[in-house]
Amino acid sequence: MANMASAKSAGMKSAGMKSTRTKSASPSVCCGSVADVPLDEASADALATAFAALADPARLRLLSLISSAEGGEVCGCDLVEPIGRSQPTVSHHLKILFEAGLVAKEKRGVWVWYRVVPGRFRELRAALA
Amino acid sequence: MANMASAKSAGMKSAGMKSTRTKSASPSVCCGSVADVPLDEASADALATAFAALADPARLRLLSLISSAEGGEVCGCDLVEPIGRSQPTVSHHLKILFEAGLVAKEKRGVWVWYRVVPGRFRELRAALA
DNA sequence: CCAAGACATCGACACTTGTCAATGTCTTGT
DNA sequence: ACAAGACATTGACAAGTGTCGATGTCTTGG
Repeated sequence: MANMASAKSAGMKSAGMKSTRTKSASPSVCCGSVADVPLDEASADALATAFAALADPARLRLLSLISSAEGGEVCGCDLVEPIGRSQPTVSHHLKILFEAGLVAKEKRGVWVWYRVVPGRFRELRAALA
Repeated sequence: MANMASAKSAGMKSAGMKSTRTKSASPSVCCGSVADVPLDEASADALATAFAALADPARLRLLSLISSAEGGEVCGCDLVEPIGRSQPTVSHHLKILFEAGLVAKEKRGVWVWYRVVPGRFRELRAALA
């Protein structure tokens, strides 16, 4: 019976003392990598939320449009047409990207200008180490 | 007038001839980064599907468990209890991870052993460039 | 051949998500 | 003050997703 398996699952439990204090990650993820052992539920939730923001074609294309814009920023008014969705839908997606910390926005007059947040992408890349 | 904006959205249209032939990416993503201009729909869909596989806490914890296992692989039988979900649910998640190319599996007798696919993670990290 | 155990599949259900039309809130030029 | 335009919010709906219990399919040891 090949079961170091059962044996293993029985004995391994003490390693649970993570430094849960990892910067407290206020709104979004911040730390915690897939390589962590074990990834605690809280970190997993935060990471999952972040990746969920990337799990939509429309949002990926928005990110692509924003990051490739000259000057590194784009007026929201220029994002609706290329995406091919309604204005409320684009607004919705931009909100999700913003709340995930993937983009920053700044209101200038009537317009809102968006730009990507490189540090956030670095974090997520690090989580895929 | 702050409107290079409207001007821009008006004039840019001819760029529509995508090279839809971008390697065809058979089962999963392969190419295409958020930094691509523009990210075509097909690449966006593929990338979104890949990130969707990462957009669940249970799956992230599975990846964490698998990648941190000694020898780099784990028997599926040891993944059910630590995740705290039913066996069918864990099986379901492993299937999604497998189909996303994030893990490989090998049947040995009654058991199935899982290991992560580093190259796949590299691809996704590259997409977040 | 049979019983046991590891996985997979199925059916069902609650919950989430992407989308749009309609409508609301600001800001600006007239 | 007003009309126009850029965004945001709301309400509704179809489609997708995570979860489980029940059941099916293999493989192995007896």
